[in-house]
Amino acid sequence: MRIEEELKQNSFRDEAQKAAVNLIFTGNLFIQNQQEMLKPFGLTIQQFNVLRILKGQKGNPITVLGITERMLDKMSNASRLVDKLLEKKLVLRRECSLDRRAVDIIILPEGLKLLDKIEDDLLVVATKINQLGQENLIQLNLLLDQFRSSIFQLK
Amino acid sequence: MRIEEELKQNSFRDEAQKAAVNLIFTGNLFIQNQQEMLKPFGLTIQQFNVLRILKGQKGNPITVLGITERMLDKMSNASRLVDKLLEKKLVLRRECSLDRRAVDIIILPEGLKLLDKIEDDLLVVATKINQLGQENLIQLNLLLDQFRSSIFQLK
DNA sequence: AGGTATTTCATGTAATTACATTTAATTTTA
DNA sequence: TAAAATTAAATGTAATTACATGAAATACCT
Repeated sequence: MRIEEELKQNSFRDEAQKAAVNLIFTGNLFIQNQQEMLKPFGLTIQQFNVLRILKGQKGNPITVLGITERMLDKMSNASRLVDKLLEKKLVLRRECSLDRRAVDIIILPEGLKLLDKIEDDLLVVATKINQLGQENLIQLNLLLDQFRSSIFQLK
Repeated sequence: MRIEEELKQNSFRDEAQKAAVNLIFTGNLFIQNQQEMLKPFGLTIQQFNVLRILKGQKGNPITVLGITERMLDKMSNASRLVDKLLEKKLVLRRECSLDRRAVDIIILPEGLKLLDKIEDDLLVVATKINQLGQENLIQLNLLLDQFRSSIFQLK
């Protein structure tokens, strides 16, 4: 279904405005979808992403700032997200030895186990997306990268 | 900057996962940007979108449900968003004559005036996005549409 | 070294969102 | 037509987010 039908809007000023609306709408829809998928596991999408970042560290600790730099939504509060993961006993928090302002976070085996359990559902989604075809996905990634640089160029 | 550099993540499992992450990240960044742009006008992006929907009605009333169907984020509460716009005296709310359960919302001249004031800033953004080129934008819209249908196909 | 600025994380708060429930009106069904 | 089901909007609430501020440690500067 084209974006015009999805939003019952039969015209956009130009292709740029349509792309902007389409980007936000499609992103929101996908986030909604992910959130739904994660609900049975008791994780929000933000918590899930933090867990994935920690897993990506392959056992090495990472500071709260390091997590923030890697998060998809820079606005959300990594400190409090880590709190939630601590409550669930999925991660460990300890003072950084090199810089006592910083705090090292490490994923616990329970956290890795939970990610593993989610992996199956994640693969289903990935399979669906892959139906777009490698070529198209590469193109989409390229266009999204270009979209960002067009928006955030100076001037 | 490619998504790998933006998120300091040097590899993704596959192009599909990268696209999913890229979509959410780019969408969030753009929302952030829009929010920043709207702040001086005292509107959130949600309120702004409702105003645009109302303007799109060209003087005809639209119900709260109609607004919801056209919103980019279906999760947010149109009823309360309209409340906020009422407080700012940008819209009018009145009982729908055809169905007394429903409520008609109409944009006021003040609302249209505010949208006009925002228009300039909006054009700047549109111009930047248009630098991607017509071809690329059409392609991006197509890919986003396809992304949605790939995700939400049954099974 | 001592003072200032900056960095890192935590926290207070007001607003917003997600989700469930309620109320009133309309539609469907028996 | 009366009862049941559904629909539209509003509202209660707990959790989350946005934003500002605070506290502690480190870096910078003269």
